[in-house]
Amino acid sequence: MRTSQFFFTTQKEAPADAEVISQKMMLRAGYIKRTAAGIYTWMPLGLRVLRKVENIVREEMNNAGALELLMPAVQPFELWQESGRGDQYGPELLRFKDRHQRDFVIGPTHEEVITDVVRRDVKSYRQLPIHLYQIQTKFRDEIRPRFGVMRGREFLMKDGYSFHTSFDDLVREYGKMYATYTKIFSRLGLKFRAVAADTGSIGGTGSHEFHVLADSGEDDIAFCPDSDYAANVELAEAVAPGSPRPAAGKSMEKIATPGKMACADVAEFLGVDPSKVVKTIAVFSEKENGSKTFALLLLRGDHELNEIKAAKIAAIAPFRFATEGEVEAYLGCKPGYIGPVAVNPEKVLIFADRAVAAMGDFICGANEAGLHLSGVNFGRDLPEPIVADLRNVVAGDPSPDGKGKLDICRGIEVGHIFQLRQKYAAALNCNYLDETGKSQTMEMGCYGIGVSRIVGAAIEQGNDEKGIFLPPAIAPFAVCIVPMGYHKSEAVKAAADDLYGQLKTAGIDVVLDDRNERPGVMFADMELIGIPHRIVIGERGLKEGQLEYKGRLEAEATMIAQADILATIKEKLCAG
RNA sequence: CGGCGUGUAGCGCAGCCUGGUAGCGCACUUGUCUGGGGGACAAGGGGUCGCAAGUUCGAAUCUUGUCACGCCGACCA
Repeated sequence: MRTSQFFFTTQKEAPADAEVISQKMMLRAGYIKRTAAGIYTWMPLGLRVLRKVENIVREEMNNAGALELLMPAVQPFELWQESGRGDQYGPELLRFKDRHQRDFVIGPTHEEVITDVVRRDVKSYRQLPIHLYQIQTKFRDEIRPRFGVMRGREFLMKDGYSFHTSFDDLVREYGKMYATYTKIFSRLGLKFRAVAADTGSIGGTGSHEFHVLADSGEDDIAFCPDSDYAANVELAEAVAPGSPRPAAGKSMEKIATPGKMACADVAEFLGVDPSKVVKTIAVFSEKENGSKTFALLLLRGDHELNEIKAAKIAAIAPFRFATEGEVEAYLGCKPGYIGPVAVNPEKVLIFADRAVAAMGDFICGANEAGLHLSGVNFGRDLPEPIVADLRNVVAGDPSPDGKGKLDICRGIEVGHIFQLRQKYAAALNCNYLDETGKSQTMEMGCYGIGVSRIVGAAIEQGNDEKGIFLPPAIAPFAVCIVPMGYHKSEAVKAAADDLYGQLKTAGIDVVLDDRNERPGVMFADMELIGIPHRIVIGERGLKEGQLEYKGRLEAEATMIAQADILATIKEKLCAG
C-alpha cells in the first residue's frame, strides 16, 4: 500500500473524554471514529488490525476442527422466551418490534439461535460431537459504555458452541479449546493468563477466562507466582486463617465512638488496626415464594465483601443490601453502628467470614448510635455464627492450592470458555437419539473471544509516548518505507519504489509513505499508527548503497546494505 | 437509575459572570520558501454557539424546559 492511495488521518490531540490509553491512541491514530456512545466505525487502518486478529482466531478455530457459520444479528424474541432468558437478561438486551409488531432482539450472544439450529438438524449420536462458531457483531446495551472498543456496546466477537453426547466428551473439547485459546493469544503476542472464573449470568459449570494483563483492566485477578493457580477475584477462595481463634482475654465493654461509622474511622479513633474491627453488613433477601430473610454478614474491617460468594449462600439468595428502614426495624439502630451482639436469633441470621470466625476480643457496632463494643468474643458474648467464605482475597493471602501467597493484578477479559452442560439444550429441547434409540439431551460448551476488545487490549500493552506498537502479526502493516525526498530525488524515488516492489513480491505487508510530507510528519505518523519495522531511504545513504533500518522500539537506527535489506526484513519478521 | 458536570468549526479550548459584528491553537485549501523529527510566511474555506420556548430593541451569554454526552456510584461476557 502507498500512503498516497490509502486513507488515514492522525491527530495530535485525543478527544477530552477518552479515558484509557488504548482509546486515546486508537482515536489519535485514526483506527476508529466514534459514531455514537459505545459505537465505533473501524477506519481502513484499524480494520486491517481487526481483520488480522480475526483471521488468527479463525485459523486456529479451524485447526481445532470447529466449523464456521454465520448466524443472524437480529433474533426473534421468542427464542429468548423459550430459554427463559428473556426476562432474566434485562435492559442490556436491545429489543425492538418489526413492522408487524413482532418482538426481536439484536443478539448479545447466540446460545438460543445455535441451539435452535442444532436441534433442527442434529438428530443422531452419529452426528455428534459438533463445534460451530461464528465471528460476528454483537450488541449489548451496556449501562455505561467506556474505554473505547474495550467496552463498547457494539463489538466483534468470536463465539463457538459445541454439542456432545456426554459430559466427558464436553470436557475433552473444553480442554482442546483451552489449548486453542492459549495458542491464539500466544500468536497474537499478548501477555495473558487463563484464570478460573465465575460462570456469571450465562449459567453452567466449569469456566475459565483469558485475561490480557493490563493496569487498566476492569477485573481483578488473583494468582500465585509460585504455582499455576489463577482465578478471578470474584471466585478466588479465601482460605481460613491457619491459626485458631485466640482465647477471650478481655471482657465486653461499651465504648463511645461518636460520629465514627466506617470501620477505618473507628479503628483510627480507637488507635487499633482495622483488622481488629468487625464490619457488619445488613442484607435482605426476598425469595420467589415470598419468604423474607434479614441477615448480617460479618467481615474483618480490612476486608471487602464478595457479593458473588455471598449470593451463593442458599439461605439468603438472592440478596440485596438492606434499606435503612429495614435495618432499623430489625436492629433498632441506624446503619453505622450495627453489630451482631444481642440480636434476635429468630429474626436475624448471622454469617461470619472465615477470617472473622478466627477473631477474638474484637470490636463491633453496639446497635446503639455512637457506640461500639470492644472485647467481643463468639461463644461468650454472642452465639457461634455460621461460617462462610464471604470476602475478596487480598494480596498476601495464602493460595488455595497451598503453594505460596496470592498476588493480585488487573486483567482485561478477552476470552471465556464455559461448560454450559444442558442448560440451553434442556430448555430448548435439543435432543438426539443414542445408540439404543433413546432420546437424550445434548451436553453443550460455549467459547467466546472478544475480537474487537483484543485490539484495545493489545494497545493497552503496546504503546509509548510516540504512539502504538503492535506485534507484526497484527500491526496494520509490518514494514514501512519512509523515503527522504521522494518527490525531489529521482534516486530516492527509484530505490523506494524498487524496495516496495521487492517487499510486496515477497508477500510482506508493506506501506510506502510517498506523501509529499516533511520527514518529521512521516516519522511521527508511522510511529503513531504502530508499524513495527521502518526503512528510511535517503540520498546520503544511497550513495554508499546503504539503507537505514529501525525497529519501532529501538532507540537507534542501523545502516544496512541495500542488497541485504530484503533478507534482513524477512529475518526480523520471522523472529516476530 | 442516583449524585455531579459539560455541550461554541474535524480535534483541543477561550468567550458566558457584567447581553451588542463568534474567536484562538491544531487540522484543512492555495501559493512561496523549506526539506532527516509534527517547519515558516501569506492568503483562504469551514460554526443552526445541542434543541425549544421565554425575557429583551438585541441572547453563545439571562430564565425555563428538553435532549445528548461525560465523570462518580450502582450494574455488567
